[in-house]
Amino acid sequence: MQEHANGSTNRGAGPTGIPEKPSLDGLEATWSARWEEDATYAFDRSATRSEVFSIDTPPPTVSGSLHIGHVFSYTHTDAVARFHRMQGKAVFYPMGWDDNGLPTERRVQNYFGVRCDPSLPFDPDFVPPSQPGKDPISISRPNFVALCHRLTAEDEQVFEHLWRTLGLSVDWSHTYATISERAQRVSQRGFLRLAARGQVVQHTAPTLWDVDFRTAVSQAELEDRERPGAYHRLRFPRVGAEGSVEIETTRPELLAACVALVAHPDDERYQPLFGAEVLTPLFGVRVPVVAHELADPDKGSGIAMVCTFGDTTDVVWWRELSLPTRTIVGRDGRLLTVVWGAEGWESDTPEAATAHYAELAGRTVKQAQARIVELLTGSGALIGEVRPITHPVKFFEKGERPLEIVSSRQWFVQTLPQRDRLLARGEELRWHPPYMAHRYRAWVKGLNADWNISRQRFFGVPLPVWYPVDASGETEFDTPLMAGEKQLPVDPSTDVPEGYTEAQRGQPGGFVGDPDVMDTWATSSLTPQIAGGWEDDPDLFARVFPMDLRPQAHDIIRTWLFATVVRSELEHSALPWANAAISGWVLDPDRKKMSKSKGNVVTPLPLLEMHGADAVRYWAACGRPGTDTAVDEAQMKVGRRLAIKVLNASRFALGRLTDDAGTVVAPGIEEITAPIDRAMLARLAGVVDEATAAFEGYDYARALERTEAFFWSFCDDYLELVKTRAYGDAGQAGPASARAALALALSVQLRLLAPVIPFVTEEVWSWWQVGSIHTAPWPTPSEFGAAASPLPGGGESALDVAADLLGLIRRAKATAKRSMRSQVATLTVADSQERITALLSAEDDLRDAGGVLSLVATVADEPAVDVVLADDG
RNA sequence: GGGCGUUUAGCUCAGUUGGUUAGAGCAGCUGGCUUACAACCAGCAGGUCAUCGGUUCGAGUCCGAUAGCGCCCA
Repeated sequence: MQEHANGSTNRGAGPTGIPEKPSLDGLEATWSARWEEDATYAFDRSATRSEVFSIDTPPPTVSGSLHIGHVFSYTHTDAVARFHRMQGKAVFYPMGWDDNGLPTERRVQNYFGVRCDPSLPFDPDFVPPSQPGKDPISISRPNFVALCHRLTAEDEQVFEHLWRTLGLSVDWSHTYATISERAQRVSQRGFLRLAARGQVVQHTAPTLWDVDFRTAVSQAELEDRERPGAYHRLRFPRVGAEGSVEIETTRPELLAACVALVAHPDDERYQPLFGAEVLTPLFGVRVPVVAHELADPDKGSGIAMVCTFGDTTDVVWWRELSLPTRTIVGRDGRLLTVVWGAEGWESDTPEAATAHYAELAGRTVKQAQARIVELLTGSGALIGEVRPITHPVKFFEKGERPLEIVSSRQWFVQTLPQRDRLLARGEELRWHPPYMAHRYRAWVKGLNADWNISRQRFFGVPLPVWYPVDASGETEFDTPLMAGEKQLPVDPSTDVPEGYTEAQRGQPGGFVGDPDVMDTWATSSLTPQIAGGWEDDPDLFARVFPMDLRPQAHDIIRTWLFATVVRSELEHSALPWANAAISGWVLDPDRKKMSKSKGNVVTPLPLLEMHGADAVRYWAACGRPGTDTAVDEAQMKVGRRLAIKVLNASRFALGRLTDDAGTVVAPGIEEITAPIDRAMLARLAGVVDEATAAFEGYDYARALERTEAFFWSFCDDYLELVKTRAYGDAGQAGPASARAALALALSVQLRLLAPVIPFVTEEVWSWWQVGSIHTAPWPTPSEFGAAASPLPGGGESALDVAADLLGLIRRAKATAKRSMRSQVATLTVADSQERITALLSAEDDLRDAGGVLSLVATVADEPAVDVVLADDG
């Protein structure tokens, strides 16, 4: 256990005393620098696993836009981290930067006006233009990657400044980046381990493909978008029989890739045709009519054309019905050249097919569609008018054109066989809030493809694989050469597999490197391993893994959370963390989702500068776990008001505790004898219990709410009631009780508030305490001793009764439009024996606070209060 | 089409296992420079708890249906 600051200081300086005019200005700069200097948040790596609270921090995408949503969710995590630190845990709270992958590539392209062309050689003298030019400059991959590193380094500075201003209690010495050498080593090691166990395999398969990025994408990166389309009714003549079959398709441009027609097995209209053949229009290709349950009898004419590949259903039909492959869409989204009459492209009319297809080859699918509609109309195969519809089309979530499905060689992590284990892990994980488990469950149950981790991009972790080239120059993909773990990280485009020399690259009898990089999720799914030092620092790893907490937003449950569970299950047969705290989104002030395109993104730094970090954190901490929350500057102002109140109330309370030398001196808790003081502390002890339970359940918002409500009533009622007594002679019981109670209550409340408003609480703490409040012990009811226990015979709370009466006195004065300082001639109170007893125990305090000249208290069945104000003057 | 969440004061939201008269802040109104705080304080007013039905001695809370809003998946 770490030493707590109350007993031993981690800082030489003693209390600074109470300033004359306390202020919030400059607290962020002062204290963030001090925390850094004192290593206040340093992870104590001598702590054993049970003494550690470890957090798998989401690495923000540094090339993404900085917005208030980051502040929101990271504040939640920080509050929880601070709570556990004060509870005596060694908190492992690293920061990571996600700089790997497409977002960075795109930002670099736009920022510098460049484009990566891997065929170009490295130019050591390349300097990017100061302003991006009109046309992008083509540069080599090493030059491009260098620019990626350069820009992300700048972006990381901006983020770090934001996090420090916000007061995140991160141990910056454990910062990692997803493109760093260590992250690459961990990613590649993870890949090699999977490969050794046969859990990542390479095969040629239909692959979701973005034609603009020219890369494969995974199921998790898909999204549906509503797009206009049109049904085209096409007539297929029968082979060796009279008549024809009419199908409807939204993708007539894929007609040359048609490999079958398919109808539902129960569909009586088409049952006679099963097994028969038809001819594709224009191309004269014989294709069979087949049956499959996925054909929807109610859709179109009830019979569909199967192409390789128009959509994911085509893939299912192609696989389950063992249909041939005729690929016509290339990786650039244009139609490939085809030799009609060659093997696989047999046609009854090869000359006509060649002539027709010549009109299409080289065009984009969109252009090809327009042209083939003209051809089909001309040939009479297109029946009637096309019928426009709107339908969901699959897109890469970052893409601009519909995905195509191409057949390509890729590496797949085998997730489908693990489905049951992954579901069980989802049940084992503690979700906050619990209903978020549904998202995970639904996703795992709906998995229909293994996880494709190959990406045909440049700025990413290379696959640590080469392939032999045989004597005739053919690449032998089936016998990959895996890197050795000791070599890692490797770049197969510059490093050489064991037993080969660089001169053999690309030569017959030599080798070639796998040109692909890994999906970014293949790296980010290992953040617990990267941050925790898996294999590189086994001592650290044993102290932090599996981690306690994964905090993240709900939109990436299917990607980041899922992928991390997969990797941990396959590598460690364990959950990567015990708890997942899922935060909501930040909406713009009109409760609309923020997005760059809408131009409603709220940037955090101006808000932090205007309202102060504590105020912005307060707004964030008011957002319930998992609940979407609107940016609300009014709420930040409330937070700022709370912070100012903490300053003033603390100055006031401590002002009653200073000796002649200005040092704060509080009597011990055994001096707390006044019933009203004990009543206040009894309530505060209850708040401590509630706040502790709330934080233990990751509900920082409830903890704050309870603490804040107590604090305001403490200021409004208790402080007012005791302020006169507390000024009294220190040697007397009454004043001593008030002072001891004030000191304890203030100390406890500051500590309860510290996780949410760390700057102002640290500031006040420094006036009278030694060490940082953030390493002080979290309050417990036991530190109240007997002071929070009710006095013998005390049922009704003296504080409640006095506060009720003070409220009535204030109301009477306000109604009479009198100053709150005006006096009450007579206060007449009739109430139960209990409440009268409680009242009398606090009589002097109430008289002082309310300006009551005469109090008449009687026991009665019917409660009644009469306030007679004194005459003006 | 399936699933999840949500609907409480003009606004933003609390309301725990069902239990007195449904709370808070903001905004509004009325006062007050009270020896901590005017970037403040005190007081006042403001609600058919989305709608309908059910369980119960008792429902904002539990159950069912409907509607609106949001999100996820197909």
